[in-house]
Amino acid sequence: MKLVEHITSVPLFQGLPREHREDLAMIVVDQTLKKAQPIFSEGDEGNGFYVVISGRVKIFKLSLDGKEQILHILNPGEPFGEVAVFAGERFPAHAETLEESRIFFFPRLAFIDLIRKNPNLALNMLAVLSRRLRKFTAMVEDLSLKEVPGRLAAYFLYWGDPQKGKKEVQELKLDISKNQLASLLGTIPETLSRILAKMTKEGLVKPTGSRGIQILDRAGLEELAEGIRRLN
Amino acid sequence: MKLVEHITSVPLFQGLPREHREDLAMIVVDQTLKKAQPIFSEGDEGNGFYVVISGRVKIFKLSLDGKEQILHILNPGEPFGEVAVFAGERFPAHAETLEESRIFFFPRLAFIDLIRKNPNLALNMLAVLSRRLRKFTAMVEDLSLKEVPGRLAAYFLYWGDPQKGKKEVQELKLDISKNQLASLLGTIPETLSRILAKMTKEGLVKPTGSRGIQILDRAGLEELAEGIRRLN
DNA sequence: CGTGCGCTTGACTTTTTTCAATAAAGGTGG
DNA sequence: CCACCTTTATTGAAAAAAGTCAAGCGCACG
Repeated sequence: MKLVEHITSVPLFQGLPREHREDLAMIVVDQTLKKAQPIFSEGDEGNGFYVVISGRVKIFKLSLDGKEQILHILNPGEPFGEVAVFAGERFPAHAETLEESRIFFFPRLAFIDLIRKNPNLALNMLAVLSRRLRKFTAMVEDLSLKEVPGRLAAYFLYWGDPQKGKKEVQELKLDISKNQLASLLGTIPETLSRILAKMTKEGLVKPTGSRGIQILDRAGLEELAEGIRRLN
Repeated sequence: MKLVEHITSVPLFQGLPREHREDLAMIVVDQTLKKAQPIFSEGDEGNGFYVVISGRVKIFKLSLDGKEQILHILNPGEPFGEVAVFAGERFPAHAETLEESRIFFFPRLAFIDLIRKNPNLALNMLAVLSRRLRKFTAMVEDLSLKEVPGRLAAYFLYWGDPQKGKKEVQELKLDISKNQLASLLGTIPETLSRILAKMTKEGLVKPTGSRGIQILDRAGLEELAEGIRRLN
């Protein structure tokens, strides 16, 4: 598969004329990283931004005593590190691969040039940032308004298929370790483990296999997420 | 003062040619609201975005039992509600004036049109969103990695003048009520009150007048914000 | 001059974290 | 394929942090 084709498949670049996609292909830096490799660190100068082509990447903050808070987990097609490009500052967090991953890097200046030439690219980028902002809004809300069981319930509901009939038992596969999930929810593995045990005891969910979770009582989870119900 | 002049003074619109600023003046809706008036509610359709011209506006989330988490407090010159414009969705939070305020509203379609014509406007907007994202990053970090004393210390340090010599006693005026500050820090007034009392007892700060705070020990606050020190 | 709101304080409860020990799972090299 | 070792997950008991409930103060504003 050629560079241009990969670029074409990135949502951020949807609707760009061929010519501009080829421009992008000219400036891109293609790199493949093993599992758990750092991509950049908080405070590094942001001379460009990245797009995940394959694999997975986590963006996270580190506290002084080494506790980490995961801000995002990025899947193929998603860009990261753009904030530094437009705010003209340094990266506000760390980035690291979760598994072997292929990453495209786009240098700042060349990219800004391209934006000037192509308003659609600008609008796409604005949409990406807006959606991310929206996700953060929800995250801040969760962190400060809900306790951990509510956040976990919200997480399950978010990843579960909302299509599936209310009643159906539904299975979902966590694509991250429980440690990472804890960090994503702003808590620690022990707390997560306890709460998951409680949810199981109350028949809301059922762990299956190594990373599987069956959602047994969607309505119950919704009550938890909204703070109506509480765990015993 | 004419509309165009107000528009010119908004950082988001810096560097726009006169012609485009006049276009903006053509589409703007100018409104003045009393204190504590709602501007929009979570879930409303986002048919445009706003800029604060004078006064102050808070953006906040509400939990079911009425507890509020303030996401931002916006001062004159700052835009809000843009996320809905570009993500093409509904407003993710509530907006309300904190005091009598003058607000400009820019309708979505006309604005998007203008962006297409003017890459600088797009880049400005990208910078605004990026900075906001960065602020949220810090907020999420604070909420999940620091306990309340750390967040409060960080707040004081942020608003205090970093120029002022390390040693100098420095006074700062809170421009929001303590209730609101609590909400901004993701906690409740009682907790804030207790922590402020502890900080005072330990000689880190000293309350003066109704909303004044003297910073007595900047280094001490920094240790708190970084989680090195703790309150007794 | 009273009512109400913002703020503070105390006693108590709940939630979460910490520390420590153990169990289970996963990957690696023999 | 198995033994071994590291990482990941679970559980208990105790401590700490934050939240709830309730009472009371003081100041602003009608």
